[in-house]
Amino acid sequence: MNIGEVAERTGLPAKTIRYYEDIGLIRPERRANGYRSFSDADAHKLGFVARARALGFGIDECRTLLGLYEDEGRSSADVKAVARTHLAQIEEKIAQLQAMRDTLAHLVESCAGDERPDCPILQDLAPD
Amino acid sequence: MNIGEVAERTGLPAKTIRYYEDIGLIRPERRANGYRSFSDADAHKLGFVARARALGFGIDECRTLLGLYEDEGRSSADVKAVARTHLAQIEEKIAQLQAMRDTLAHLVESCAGDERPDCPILQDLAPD
DNA sequence: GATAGTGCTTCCAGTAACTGGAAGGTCAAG
DNA sequence: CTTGACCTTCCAGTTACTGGAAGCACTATC
Repeated sequence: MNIGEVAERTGLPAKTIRYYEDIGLIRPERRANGYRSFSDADAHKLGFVARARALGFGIDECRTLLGLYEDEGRSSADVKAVARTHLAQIEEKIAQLQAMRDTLAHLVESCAGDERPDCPILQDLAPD
Repeated sequence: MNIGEVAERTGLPAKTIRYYEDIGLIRPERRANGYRSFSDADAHKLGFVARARALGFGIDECRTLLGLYEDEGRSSADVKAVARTHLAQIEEKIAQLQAMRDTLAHLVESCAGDERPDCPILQDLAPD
């Protein structure tokens, strides 16, 4: 199938699919006219990557997961290790954002938000 | 003072400070030898930006906040609006990450993590 | 056969906010 | 006078795309 159909099936923009080919995630065939020709397996892999990306995995992690996915002799432990590492990163990111949110929410609440210039938000940002 | 001292005072890397000059956040003087000469006000502004960045504000938001900070005739409402918008973005991001985390945590838990190839994580990522 | 419209191709550039590194000038100390 | 720390500029790389331009391919219609 052509790139447009794969894009529709996977929900990925055609541009993104070309990019994934550029970086070697997939290697679709080419037709005589220069068009990419995607096999079902290619579409399948792209769908896999799309889901992994939606879970926040980076491209390199997707590459690793894809490799494990296609390796019949994999150990689930290897997959789990990748997922667990990623999970830990997400949890750290959440913690950082929550700290920001708490500070910000507090500041927003304490600001009058009127036409006067006095503002605890700016006071907090100002050093010393 | 020189860039090194400002870097130490603000906790910002010298590279970052030069970058902030590049994009017009600050405009330090220059000495005859070409070195940047930072005033206390410059250092103060950089500290302000450092804190705003630590709260997750983007560079453009920092620019806006810096403008409000230096505008004696500002309304706190304007500051509050910037902060509230940013707060909403953070909360959305947190929600996204929490959704990822929940899915991932579930998957990680359900994966045996042994030497066998069967893996619910890969099954979940695989389309259809 | 000409034309229009859609889909495909490549390539270049830009995004956010730095960061690393190279090549080289400046300054204070010994 | 040399060493070492500090400063300068410039170029490239990071992440994962995204937008746009120029141009070929295919299909349908007149």
